[in-house]
Amino acid sequence: MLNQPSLRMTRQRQVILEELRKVNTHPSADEIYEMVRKRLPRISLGTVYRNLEILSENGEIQKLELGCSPKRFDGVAEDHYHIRCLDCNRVIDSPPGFDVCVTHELTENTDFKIIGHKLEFIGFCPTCLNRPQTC
Amino acid sequence: MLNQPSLRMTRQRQVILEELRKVNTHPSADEIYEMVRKRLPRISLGTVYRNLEILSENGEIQKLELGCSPKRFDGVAEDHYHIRCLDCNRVIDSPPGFDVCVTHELTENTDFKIIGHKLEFIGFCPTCLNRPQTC
DNA sequence: TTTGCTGCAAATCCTTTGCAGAGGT
DNA sequence: ACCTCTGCAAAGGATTTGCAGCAAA
Repeated sequence: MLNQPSLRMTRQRQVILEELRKVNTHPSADEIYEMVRKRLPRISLGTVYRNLEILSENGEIQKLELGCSPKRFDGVAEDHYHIRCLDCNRVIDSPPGFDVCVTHELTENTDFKIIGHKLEFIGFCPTCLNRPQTC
Repeated sequence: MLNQPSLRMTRQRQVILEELRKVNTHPSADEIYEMVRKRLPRISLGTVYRNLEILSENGEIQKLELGCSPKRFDGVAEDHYHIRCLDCNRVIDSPPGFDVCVTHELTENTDFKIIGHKLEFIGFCPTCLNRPQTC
């Protein structure tokens, strides 16, 4: 879509990528900032945002389009589905071995050119399920 | 989930609901504010946000959990899918008559209690498809 | 009359951006 | 050397909230 500018693998970009790929918690930009700061104490939050944007534009990582804020990031670039807890917002990868068949035949019934879909499962995580109700 | 407080159908709440149900454009809070303001010139944006929240909590409308900001609202409370244009962010209801089968067998492979899913198709709307490229 | 609701404005949260200097290639 | 990238800080967009008065029930 865009002309690719020549990118540089700076220390900051490298560490952000490494730290994000260490975890499977789908952290927010701010959480990634805290993780990276342990190795690069002088990095700024703006730099983290800028690099997450660039890395996801280049397909190294994913910016998750979930219905919650702040946005979350995934070090696994390959498309896969997620399950989000409605209570604590924890996000996990959906396990393999279940069927999702979303037909794209849809294209014939609309003027839109469909290029994909976003699917997110919602529910409650074990922790929130077992916690006694607060009210 | 919560104890339901006794709600009042104020003029503001009524008009917000009416205006939202007139359209199928899935407007944002700010767009709804502009629509409602023609009938209630002194209404505030805060009131619009508060009422949209209350109405969606009570199942009168839907707050759409799409991967775009600002959030959009739907006067149709029944669950249905949407198609969003990646370019202009226009959102339309997905037409009936196509197959989506998302099995919830998923529950057996995870500790989460799955209660539903969010599915959004993405693509390009006719207007954006036909517009000459800007670059 | 009760108490949920409103308008207003300030605050908050998340994210982006302008700038001058640093650092990859 | 070139030019992208950085830290800093300020700006920006979207949404929430405190408060004193208003108005449904």
